[in-house]
Formats: sequence, structure tokens, C-alpha cells
Amino acid sequence: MSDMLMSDVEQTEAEYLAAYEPGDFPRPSVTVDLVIFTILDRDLKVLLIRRREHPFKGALALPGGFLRVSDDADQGEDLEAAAHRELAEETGLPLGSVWLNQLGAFGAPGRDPRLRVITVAWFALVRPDLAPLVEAGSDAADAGWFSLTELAGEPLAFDHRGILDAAVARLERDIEHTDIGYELVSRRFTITELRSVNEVILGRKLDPGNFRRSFQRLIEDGVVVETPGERYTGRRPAKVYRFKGRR
Amino acid sequence: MSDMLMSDVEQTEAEYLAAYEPGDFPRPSVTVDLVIFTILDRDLKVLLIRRREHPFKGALALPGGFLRVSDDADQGEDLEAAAHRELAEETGLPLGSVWLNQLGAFGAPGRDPRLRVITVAWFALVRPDLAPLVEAGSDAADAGWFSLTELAGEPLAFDHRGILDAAVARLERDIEHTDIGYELVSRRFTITELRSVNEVILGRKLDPGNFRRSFQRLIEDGVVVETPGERYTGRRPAKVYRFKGRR
DNA sequence: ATAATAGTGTCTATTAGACAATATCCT
DNA sequence: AGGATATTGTCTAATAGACACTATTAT
Repeated sequence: MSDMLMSDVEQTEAEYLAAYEPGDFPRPSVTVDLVIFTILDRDLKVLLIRRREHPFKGALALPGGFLRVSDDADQGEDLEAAAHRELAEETGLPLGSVWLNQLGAFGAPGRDPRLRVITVAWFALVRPDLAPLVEAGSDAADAGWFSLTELAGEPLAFDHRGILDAAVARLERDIEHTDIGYELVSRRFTITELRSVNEVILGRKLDPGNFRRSFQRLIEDGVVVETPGERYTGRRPAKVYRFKGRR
Repeated sequence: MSDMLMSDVEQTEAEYLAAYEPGDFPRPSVTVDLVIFTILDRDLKVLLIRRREHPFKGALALPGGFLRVSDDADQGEDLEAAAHRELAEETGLPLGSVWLNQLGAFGAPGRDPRLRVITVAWFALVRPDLAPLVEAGSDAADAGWFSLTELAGEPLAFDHRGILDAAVARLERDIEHTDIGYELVSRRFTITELRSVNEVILGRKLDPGNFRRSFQRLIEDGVVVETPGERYTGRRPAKVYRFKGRR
């Protein structure tokens, strides 16, 4: 009996794929959006673009763009590659100089009024010494760093307000449990600069003495090493450190 | 001067949308895939399906399916709704009885040999008292719980091995920092049962006395409350607790 | 000298963990 | 009574935080 059922065409996978014809089910568009943070003037900033075209013309939006796909054999670019590409296009910064991590997918119906769009959001951290280069290098003349505090009430295009809020929440969580703080200081930094980054993100002052002690543990663990030179700030100069294991 | 430039057609957003015609840029397909965990016999299990059709015919795969979208005004279902729908279809469990959370988007070219597919992966935790209902209720007769330890070397269909590994890593991280442990015990549970869940996921024995003490703090904080009844295990019965703030 | 920042000392409270001891209850 | 599990006790080490204090340097 089962032989009877099995007796019809038994394909190999190669045969199946050769004969495969994609149905014409409707597909959504897929984009990547970037939440790019930096810290300038002791303030958390995000890179936004003033939209010149509809929809949401005139509103602020996260930089991003469509994922390049094809129905050819190569199928187009990787998701993360697309994020890196957009990052380079929007900031002008060399590939690999910016820390990038996936935030998640956002795809509520109606988030783009034109058509169904699923976006994969990424958050990126730009060292403050690179941040000034961004405004000049961006291909969108209306791109710029916006203070998160000033942006508080401001509505953004699409569902970008929700994405931004999710990114900020993630940042606050990660700053306490991971090493991402190092991504928001220059390569060579003082303890105070690192503490300031933490203070800005956490939104509260940290005790300099206690912070130094916890930093001391990182030195002992070899995570961070002292480097020659000092930082002159008009007062007593501070020692300069370097995050070990960084290009 | 600028008046001159502005003097050509100035559309409102409504006009723009009414006239909007989507270009025929190629779009990827979008799916949702589920990593559904439970704990049975003091062992972490994941729900997998034996594929009956090409591609990867005969291989084990994560349950999942295509996101339903449309070019109509409603644009189709929400991403999370799709995950919930697939979860209900694959497990037969009532909507809302299972904890569900987004893991992330996976979209490497070639991950589906047929066509370009971006998948949004979700991880779900099924209470052990509901787990036995799953195999019966599933629409895929070949669905079943597989031990993660036994699955260690086993290759899975598509890039599902990578997704599964990411989910396990997330589980290990979250079990120490969040409350998800409660999602893997019955509604009424003993301290030992909760400890066992942690032991299984962390892969090491935990001191009963120390674990009890940390649990004590949760009682004091009102996170968890004692409930009437005891649990008979053949030995000394244990007190039964309930996670406060659960349906 | 003064102001400002860098860095140290000290104390308390909390927590994780190792490990021993006692309590309770089923068989 | 014996055995298994629940529960309590005790000690140590690590950590976070509050807060006072000393050190160094530009002005």
C-alpha cells in the first residue's frame, strides 16, 4: 500500500530545486534602519535625517534603506552587510570603524503607509572623535546629531520613535552589563571620560572613587592597559588608558 | 529665488500616497521561525519538525511559516501575531498560554536555496505541564520534543542550527538575569522544581541552601507567594509557590 | 594660595558561594 | 529506624555604594 503511494515521482533535492518556481505570494519589502549613537558635549546624540520627500516629509527619521535582494543564485546582500553599507553611506566613516549590533525586527502593518515594510533595526556606536567627521561625510545633507533629551517629545517618521526608544533601553541595559562603554570613548581615554559616558547614559552621577576602583579591577584583569601620555584639561592631568583587543 | 524652486508641483502627503505606485524592485520573502523550549525529565527540549518535502527533506527543522502580507490597505498580519499564530498552529496550545519573545532576524543569502528569505526568529517557553499536550495537538504529525544534548552534533535544515544556538545562548544569559525561569515551571511549583530548571539550563548543580536563600528574597519582595497545598514526591513534601502576576 | 580634578581609605550593606548541620516526612 | 529531601546556619569572598580624605597640577 505505502509502496503505491511512494511510487509517484520521487525527486532528489537537486531536481526539486531545478524545477522550483516561486509562487506569486505577496512579499513585503525589507529595509535596514540604523540607530547611530554618539556622545558629544556630555550628551547622548543620535544621527537623524530630515526627510525631503513624502511620506513624513519634513519629519526626522532614522537613516536606513532597502535591503538589496535578487532572485538570482546569489540572492543579494547579507542583512548585516546591508547595515554596514548603509552605515558607511550615511556617516562616511570607514567600514569597521564603528561598532554595530542588531536590535531586532519591526514590522507592524501600516508602519509605512505606502507598502508593507519589515525593517531590521541595528544600533551603532560612534566614538566621539569620529563623530565630527560624520556630518561632513554624509550623503544626506540634512543629516545631523540630535540630542536625545531635546528630542524627547518630538515625533519621528514611521515607527522610528519606538525603534529609538528600544535602542535607548538596550543601551541603558548593556552599559551596565557589557563592555560597550568603550565604544563611546576615543581609543585613548581617561577614567573620567569613561565615567562620563556611563553617567550620560545612566542619567546619574557616579562616584569618582568607586568608579575608579571598579576600573582598577579591569586593569588587573588585563582588559585595559595604561598607555604613555597624559590628558591636559586645564587641571591636573589624568592618565590615559587603552582598551586591549581593539584595532 | 527659493520661491521659484518651490513653484513646481507641491503635493500633500495624501496626494502623494494616492498617486503612489510601488516600483517592482525585487523583494525577499519573510518568514517567522520558532524556537520552542520546554523542560521534560530534567532535560532541555526543543520542538522540531521532520521535513516531509524538499528542500532539506527528511531533516529536522524549526517550526515556522510565511508572514502573511498584502498590498491592500491593511497590509496583512503583524510580525508578533504571525509568531503567535504559528505557535498555536504548531503546538495546539491556546493563544497566550506560552511566553514568546523575539530573538532576531536572520537573513544570510542562500539560507533557503529556493529563494531569498529573511526570517524573524522567536523563542518561546512552554511550561512542562503543557508540553505533553503539544505532540497531540500539532498539525505536523512529525513534530516532537528533542533533547538538546542528543541534538548536539545533528545538522538541522536551513540555518536553523545557528538560530537554535543563538536561542540557547540567549536562554542561558536570561536565566540568570531575568524571571524567565518561571516560564519553565508549572503555575504552582516547589523551590526544588525551580532550582532544577536553573540547573538544567546552566548545566551545573546549584546549592539547595543557597538557592533557597535567594528565593527567600523573592518572597520578601512579593514576587512569589506561597500557596496552599503540598507536593508529594515520595519523600518529605515541599511547599508550593506561585508566581505573582501571572494569569 | 586656590580651585579643580585625580586618586586613596574606610565603612556598610548586599550577594554568591562553599559547606556543615538540623528538621521533617515517607517508607 | 533509615533515607531522602527540605530548611537553616555559618563563614568567606566579592561587589556596590556612601562618604571622607589626600595628592597633584594649572592658574
